[in-house]
Amino acid sequence: MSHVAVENAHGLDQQIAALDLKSDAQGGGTGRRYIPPHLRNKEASKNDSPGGWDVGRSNGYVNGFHDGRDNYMNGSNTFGNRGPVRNDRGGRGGGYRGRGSGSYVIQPVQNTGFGYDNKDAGGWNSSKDNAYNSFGGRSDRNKSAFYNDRGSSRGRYERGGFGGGGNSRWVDDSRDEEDWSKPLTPNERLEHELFSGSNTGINFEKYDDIPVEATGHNCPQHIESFHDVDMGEIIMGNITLSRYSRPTPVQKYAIPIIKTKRDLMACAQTGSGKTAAFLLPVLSQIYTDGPGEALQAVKNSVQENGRYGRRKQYPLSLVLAPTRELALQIYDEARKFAYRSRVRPCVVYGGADIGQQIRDLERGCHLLVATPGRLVDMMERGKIGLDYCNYLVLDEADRMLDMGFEPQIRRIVEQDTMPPKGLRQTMMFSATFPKEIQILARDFLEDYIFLAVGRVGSTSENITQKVVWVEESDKRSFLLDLLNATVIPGEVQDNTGENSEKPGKDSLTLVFVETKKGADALEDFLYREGYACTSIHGDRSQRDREEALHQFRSGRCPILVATAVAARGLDICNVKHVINFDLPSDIEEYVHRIGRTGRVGNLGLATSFFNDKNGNITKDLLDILVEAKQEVPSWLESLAYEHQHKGSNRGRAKRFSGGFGARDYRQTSSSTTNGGFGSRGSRNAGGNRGFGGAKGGFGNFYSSDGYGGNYSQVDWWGN
DNA sequence: AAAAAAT
Repeated sequence: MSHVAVENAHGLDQQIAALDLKSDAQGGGTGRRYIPPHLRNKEASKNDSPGGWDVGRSNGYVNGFHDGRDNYMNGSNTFGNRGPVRNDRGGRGGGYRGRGSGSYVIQPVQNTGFGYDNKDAGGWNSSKDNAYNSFGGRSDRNKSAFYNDRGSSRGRYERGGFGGGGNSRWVDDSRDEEDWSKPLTPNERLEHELFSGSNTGINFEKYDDIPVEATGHNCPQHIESFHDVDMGEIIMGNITLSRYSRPTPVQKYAIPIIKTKRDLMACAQTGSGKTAAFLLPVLSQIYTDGPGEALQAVKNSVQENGRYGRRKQYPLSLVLAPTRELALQIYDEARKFAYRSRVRPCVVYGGADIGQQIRDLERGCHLLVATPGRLVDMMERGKIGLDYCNYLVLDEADRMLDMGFEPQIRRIVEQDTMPPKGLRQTMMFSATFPKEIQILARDFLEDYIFLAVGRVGSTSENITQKVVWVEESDKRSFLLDLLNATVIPGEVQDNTGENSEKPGKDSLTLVFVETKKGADALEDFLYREGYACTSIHGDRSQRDREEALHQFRSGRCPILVATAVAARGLDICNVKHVINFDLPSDIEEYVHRIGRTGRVGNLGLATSFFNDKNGNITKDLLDILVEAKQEVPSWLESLAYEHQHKGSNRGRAKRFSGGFGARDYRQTSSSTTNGGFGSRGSRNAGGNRGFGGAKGGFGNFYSSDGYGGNYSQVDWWGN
């Protein structure tokens, strides 16, 4: 790197000069001026006047997305005046459904006016660089303060030659300026935007019953309160603003593990509070340690490539997620916990305009949430360097492997510039722990702690599970009956809207179907029947997917017809009823689906339509019902018995009839570096279904790998 | 006989 600068010293000099010029111009003729930290927010608010770029961007964000759907939609002819709100009809196959024009844009406002953004707005940045030159010892002091973890000054580049008057005021204050652990000035508007939403924190007494087991050597003690571990001023403030009162089980264990810089393999479902379980300690650590070498790397990138040239960002932390919506959801959480910090979270995923995402990255990116494909794309375009990424999180790891992301994940983690395991800290989350995940854990994790959190969804007695026999041809009319008649146990039916029979906005119903075509067809049907409904599946445009989700969340469309895309990870509160219009063929999928209800300690109802097409799930479904102490229809019991003794020899039989693969399991576990699940393995080997007895027990952690060895080679469809 | 994910 540095030799580039030397060779190109002249050009660089010019670029720096150009930078200064530009800054002066932007400063409105005020010249180079240092703005002390405590005044910067005011400075930013001044710029907030209508027409200022800051407000412009914010509005772009608000109106085009998240919170501003109201404005956007009211201004749109597509919606509004005709009864139930819905997306298009008509334009089937036309791709884009619903809205008229404009590309879909993500424009976060996080940290506007701070940190890297100041570079664009303030115009004092280059004099700061000069200060580095003028006060030689300065950079070394910085180094000791921030470069503590990965000590070497690898990749840093020393500039010399074009010094120039430093600014002693800047130097005096710069300690504050660079101290990432101190909260920045509050921003009321942003605070409201981030925290006014519903409380997604799960703080419910019932969750105390969920068993957690941590294994691995030197496992730190779990905490009982957020105050038991020092996460710093910023994090504690944001925990309060988020109205989190006490940690969930997975948080109690994961937070101290991550804070003590250990690698982690956690088996936990979404809905257990696991996003915060890794975001809180990771962000807290970043606030403590500061940007380290990444800061200089980004500066170098700017200088080497010019003010308007390529600017590569070096995130300190990366979170990979399987679906776009989940990535977005994690990003939204990250923005909360990054409030008043210098950390700027970004999100990249497919289906959205990449140019916008690149521009957003260029405003600074310290924590990146991504789906694998788009991230690889960004890396190949030179927009993202993982050289300084000291925290890696793989969320829903089993799901990512199911979706065939393994090559991309290995490309990101192993075949690029990311620090190797041991140097970086790696956290993997997965609902199950099949062999593929064990191998990934062995490859990506160093001396890790294994955390098993009891299932929150299915075995929670919060959810009443019903299975009803419905022939294919009767499904639609049965669904209508259900929608009209459903009374959630323990809940007062909220009757809003003109038709009092239909569920109100606080009572959301999620209807799962197996195919995308089926989702469209059912949505059409419900619409014709007069229901406010929408749908989400992989053939809809990204914008439509997010809009459908928003309409559902907000209660504008209290019925959402969905495929598997919505089964996992999505945290939608107020889902009172999950209906499996089509049962999935995989029990894990079932568990995930019904886990969309009964969240945050609420009561939930899950109704599944069962007929002779669902033979493959009979046995597993029965087990789940028994485990969760649910009523089991007698016909299901006898069917399960029949199915077990049918001795069919189809693909599934191959996959599932081999008995519990204790041998496979032990083999893999013993070859895994300190997996720490030895005892679990043997318990499973002996007891087949694992920890059956415990309330909310560990049930099926190993079920999907436990049978036979063909797990990922041949799937149920023979692909 | 499928869904999801970069284009």
